[in-house]
Parts: sequence; C-alpha cells; structure tokens
Amino acid sequence: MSEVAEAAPTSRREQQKEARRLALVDAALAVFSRVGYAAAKIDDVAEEAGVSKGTVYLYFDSKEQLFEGMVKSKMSPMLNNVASLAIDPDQSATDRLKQHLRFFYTKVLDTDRRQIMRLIMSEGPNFPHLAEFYHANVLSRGQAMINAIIQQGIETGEFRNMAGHGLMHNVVAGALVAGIWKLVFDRFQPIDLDSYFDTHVDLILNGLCAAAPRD
Amino acid sequence: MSEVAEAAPTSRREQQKEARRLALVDAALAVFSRVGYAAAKIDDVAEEAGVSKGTVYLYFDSKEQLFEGMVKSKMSPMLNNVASLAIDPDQSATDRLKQHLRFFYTKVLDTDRRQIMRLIMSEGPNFPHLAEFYHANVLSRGQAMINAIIQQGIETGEFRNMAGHGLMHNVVAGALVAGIWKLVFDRFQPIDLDSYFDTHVDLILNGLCAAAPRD
DNA sequence: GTAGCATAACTGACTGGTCAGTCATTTAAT
DNA sequence: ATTAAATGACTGACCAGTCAGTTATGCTAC
Repeated sequence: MSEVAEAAPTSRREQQKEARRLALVDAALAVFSRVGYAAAKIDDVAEEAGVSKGTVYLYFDSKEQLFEGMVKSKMSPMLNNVASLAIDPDQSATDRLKQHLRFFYTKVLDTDRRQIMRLIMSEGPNFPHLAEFYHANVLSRGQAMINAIIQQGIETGEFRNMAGHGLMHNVVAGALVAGIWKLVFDRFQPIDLDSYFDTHVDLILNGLCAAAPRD
Repeated sequence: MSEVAEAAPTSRREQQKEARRLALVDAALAVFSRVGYAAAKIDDVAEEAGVSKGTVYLYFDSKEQLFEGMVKSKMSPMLNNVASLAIDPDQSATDRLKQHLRFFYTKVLDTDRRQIMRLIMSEGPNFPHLAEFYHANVLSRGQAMINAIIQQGIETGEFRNMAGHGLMHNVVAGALVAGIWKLVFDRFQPIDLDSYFDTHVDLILNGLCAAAPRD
C-alpha cells in the first residue's frame, strides 16, 4: 500500500524508462510534424521509436496526451534557455533586443522546435488546453521580456515612445514569418536565415529608434 | 457523338449547379477551418451545405479535390481585388504601402479568408500542389507589388536603400502574425486590428525611411 | 396546359479499409 | 521467483467513396 521502496531514485530501470519516454517524444514530434495530428498513426510513432504500439500506451494514456506531452516536453528546455538570457542588465536595449532575436533565430527557427511552433498554429484551435498552456508559459514570458526591453529603450532614449497596441508583436513578427516560410514555402523560394535576420534587425531597430524624421 | 447542343450557356439547370457548387465550397471552408483537413468529414460538409454525401461526389471527385477546389475558389476573388489596387501610379510610395497593407488587413485578415491563410500554413506541407499554386498565384504577385513599391520609395528618396534579403517579408510580417494571432490566441489575449495596423505601419515606415540616424 | 418520357440531379444504405485503444501472453530485469 | 516491461493480434468505431434506386427537371406531342 505505502510507497516505501524505490530507495534509489534513479535505478537502471528508471533510467531506461526515462530514455524510452524521450524516444517516444522524439518519435511523436517527427510523426506529428510530418502529417499533422489527425493523420498521425500511433503505429508510426511506435515504429519510429523502435517499440510496439502497446508500449506507447504504457507511457501515454491516449493519442491526445501523447501530443500534449510531447509539446510540453519539447518546450521545457527552451524555457530554461530563455530564462538564462535575462542576465547582464547594463547593456543597451538595442543590444539586448538583438541578442534576444538572435537567440530566437538560432535556438528555435533553425531547429526542430520550429515544428512545435507550426503545430501550435495548426492544431491550437483544436487543443484549447495546449494553446492556453503555450500562451501562458511561452508567449506571455517572451512578450514580457521583449516589452521590458522596449520599455528600457524608451527610458534610456534609445527608442521613441510608441504607445500603440501590438508593438511587441510587430517587433518579433519577422521571425515568426521566417519560421513559417521555411516550413511551407522554402522549397519554392528559399530564404537564408542569416541575412534575413540582419534585415529584420535593421528594419525594426530603425523603426523603433528615436529621432527619425519621417516626411 | 458531336457536342452540338447547349445553345444556352446559362440554363436554369446550370445556374443551380453553380449555386450548389458555391454552397459546397462555403460548407467545405467552414468544416475544414473548424477541424482541419484530416479530421473533416464529408458527411459534415454535405450537411452544412444541405445536401447528402453522394451529392458532394457529383461535384468533386474526392476529399482532396474538394479541399483544393475550395481553396482555389476562395482565392480567385481576392486575386481580382488585388489587381484593382495597381492603379493611381502618382502617389507616394509611403501612401501606396499604407494602402496595400490596409487592403490586406480589411480584405483578408478581417474576413473568412484568413482561414484560408491558416489552412495553407497547416496543410501546405501535405499538399505540395496547393502550396505551390498558392505561392505562384498569390504570394509571388503580392511580393512583386510590395517590392515594386519599396523600389519606388528608394528611387524617390522616401526610403533608404536596404539591399538585404527578405525585406519584403519583414515589411508584411506584422500583418501575417496578426492574422495568426486572431485565429489561435485571440481568445486568451485579444488584439484590436485597427490599432495594431497603426502600430505596424508606423514601425515599418519609420524603419524604412531614409535619414534615420541610428547610433 | 398536360401527359408521357428522357435525362439529369440527388439520395443514403452499404462496403472495405483504417486505426485508436485493449489485453492475454511473452520477455526481461532484479 | 517475482515483478515490471513489452508485445501484437484483436475489436469496435469511424469514414471515404460507391451505386442501385428515387426524385426533380425539362422537353415533345397532343
């Protein structure tokens, strides 16, 4: 009845279980990315992970929980990385913004994680749980960081004071579009992320910057 | 043997056929938008259009062709509208850019058509035909127009000469993100398209404009 | 008009294949 | 020897696509 045993918290068995869980998560990402949630077959996930279908159900209760569990597993390392960016408070807002955007390009857009981004966009409306979770844990944090940088820039005089709605969205929009483009249209018209990044930063920083006499 | 008859090109019958085809296309958009391609049931499309399942197959050979036909049908009025924008060549590049972006916000983002945009992003990788068609017929035209405006702006001295890769994508990115946001996260954090549009235009025009002394 | 006929449009029960989820049995670890 | 992990054949629900049968439309002759 009582949960006495398990003196060793990381026995060989538990290590293997964890490894298998990760393998399943990787396989799930691969399969769901390839064909989307509805068309993905549990058998395919199992095969990709090198196990049988029954095993999948030892680790996840249902297809839906496999999907949600996969997204959450794949998100958590990103969250830790993001947190590590908040150091070094005495650099300019300009540099901090550049740094954050570069982080996003290299750690999300140029990785498997951009698939997560697309899956959230594709399947989000059918998985309100997940969309909400993603919004609460990823987007709102990212927004807070970008908004803080913009605020800092306004206070230091680097940026002009744009009170408007949706500024933060517009600042990062170029990056999201790059990610989507890579996944959907790159085969017809490829883009180079590095130089795209330069354009993005140039355009946005110039757009934000104070003392730009227009007209 | 010969195809002599059909003197009246728009008989009552043909009109009704066309009306039914449109009803099916509307129903298909509604159902595919709601649940995505794979999870959509032909029976649901039929019910939404007020016909039986068999009838759907009198108008479209397969689910896939229904989907592609729907996307193409829904795109064509937009293409005509876009073409109508190319008039009035002696306004400033700034005004033309504003006008084009406003067009996109009001005629695409704030309409059913944004669903098409999302479906292309979600299902595009599984329908290479469709993604290519969309790229060739919608995106490349849109790009050409925006690029022409930017070029004009550079020549007139309104905009600085940003040679970088992906400038056009970055200019319109804010609008795409607004559309995606509305469809996926608006319920958790709503955005107001009008003031979002103002911010977008302000940021981008300032970013493009010449004589902005940064650093 | 309208009766009769030909053809087009539509219907929905049915089929065959697919796949999420189960569980009795087998295999591996301790 | 005992317990945990893994298997894969099986089931039941679901659904794209079919087709024999039904209904509506238009046409011709009267």
